Amino acid sequence: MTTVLIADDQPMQRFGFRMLLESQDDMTVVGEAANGTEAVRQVAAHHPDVVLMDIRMPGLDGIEATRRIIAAGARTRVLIITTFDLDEYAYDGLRAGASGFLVKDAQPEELLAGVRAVAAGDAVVAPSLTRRLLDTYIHHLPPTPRAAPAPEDPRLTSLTDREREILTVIGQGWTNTEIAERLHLAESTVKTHVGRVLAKTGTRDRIQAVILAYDTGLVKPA
Amino acid sequence: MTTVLIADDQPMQRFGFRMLLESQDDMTVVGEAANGTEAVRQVAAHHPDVVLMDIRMPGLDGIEATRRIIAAGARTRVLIITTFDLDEYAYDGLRAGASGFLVKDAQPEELLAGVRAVAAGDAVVAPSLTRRLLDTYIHHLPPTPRAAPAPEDPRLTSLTDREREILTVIGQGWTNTEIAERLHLAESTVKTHVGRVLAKTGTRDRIQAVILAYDTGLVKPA
DNA sequence: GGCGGTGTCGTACCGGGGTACCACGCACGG
DNA sequence: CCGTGCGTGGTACCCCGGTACGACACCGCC
Repeated sequence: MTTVLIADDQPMQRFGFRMLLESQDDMTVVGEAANGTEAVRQVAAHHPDVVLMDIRMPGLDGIEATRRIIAAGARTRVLIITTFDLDEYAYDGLRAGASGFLVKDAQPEELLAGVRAVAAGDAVVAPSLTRRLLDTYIHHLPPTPRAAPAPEDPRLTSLTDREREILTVIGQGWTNTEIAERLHLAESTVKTHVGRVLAKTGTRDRIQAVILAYDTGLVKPA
Repeated sequence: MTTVLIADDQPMQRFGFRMLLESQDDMTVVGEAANGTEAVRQVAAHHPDVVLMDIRMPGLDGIEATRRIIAAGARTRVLIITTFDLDEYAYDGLRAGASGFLVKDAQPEELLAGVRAVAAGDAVVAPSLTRRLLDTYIHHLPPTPRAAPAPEDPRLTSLTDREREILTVIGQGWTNTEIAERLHLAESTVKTHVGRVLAKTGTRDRIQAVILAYDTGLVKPA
């Protein structure tokens, strides 16, 4: 039987978690806390297997509570649950010793799987954060023998010279009107070119085209 | 509709994956490959959204195939699936550019959720590996950007934390609607934030903001 | 207590961006 | 000589982005 403590400042949120967890016959909720201080106290009292920990709570927040729980050396695993998948405290939560990080809009099954995973000593991270985690850290690791200077990005090969020129100025932030003026074209012509560039590169709008221009090196940061 | 390519040297394994994926009405299998070379070729031919990539295959293995697919610059995401959750090649796979790493004994639902996550641009890592990943790396990593030891660009100093967050996602090409959804805000709120970011940074539209995000290093090229 | 900063949400308006569809001239190669 | 790709141009339409107003709640600080 996996024992769980719920730490969240919203009563309805706690209720929802409790209902979900209690519906499983291998889990039981041994306590609730509405702030970090209370969470730390409850962990010391009940030694749950897992704490569902919200980040934003009045007083002591979830991060600091996690840090104290881990520092206390308990066997308790902390699974951070937050509404904000871009919360920059996510890293801090994991560094504080949390075993996982999930967002509240996850499917109930995902949450349950997450609880079971951390209870078993594994760790879980929401896909949206995993992506950033990998992007941020993986590449700092030992040399990736990435060969080949790559002469031209394949996403650009289908473009004609004119279209590549258009993409370049799009990447420099020019509006259609500016492109028309500076390249001595009609605005309708510019629109035609831009439309074809977007179609060929598979980008949905000029914003994505700007990003593509930077990512492919067609335009370089100042 | 998410298009998937299956790369595995075991025919029965491919069959199982195909049955599972085809049972979903938002997925379709566009090809199969029994080795790395074939996988690279099939990706070039079909440009699938996702490749289910086994590591151990005769000839070109899954890691090297992943490296080549990513190096080719395709939009295709690679999701590595292996029997061995302790396979030390896992890191190499992620470093090679894979968007995820799952083990074959995962529940079918987990696999499907993983495919959908990577198709959406997110990333997934099996809980058993996530634990090792965090243990290995998180604790000795550079501080979060929020700590910002790096001298901040003066054009960004006037921004609040929230506004800087908004600028970051603008730089990643998100539309106002997407920002609202993923950050759980009303679109009107997003517009307010965006408007203030543009005013404070002196940029005329989000295009210029994207460029600023790249130029200041707030967003880095892929 | 009051006051400013921040974050949130709303309505209304307008212009530019993007698409769809079509058209014409030119250069090139089968 | 005619098809095809490319560059150029036009019209009509719709939607998103950006602005201009508001409004309210929370919080820290004077």
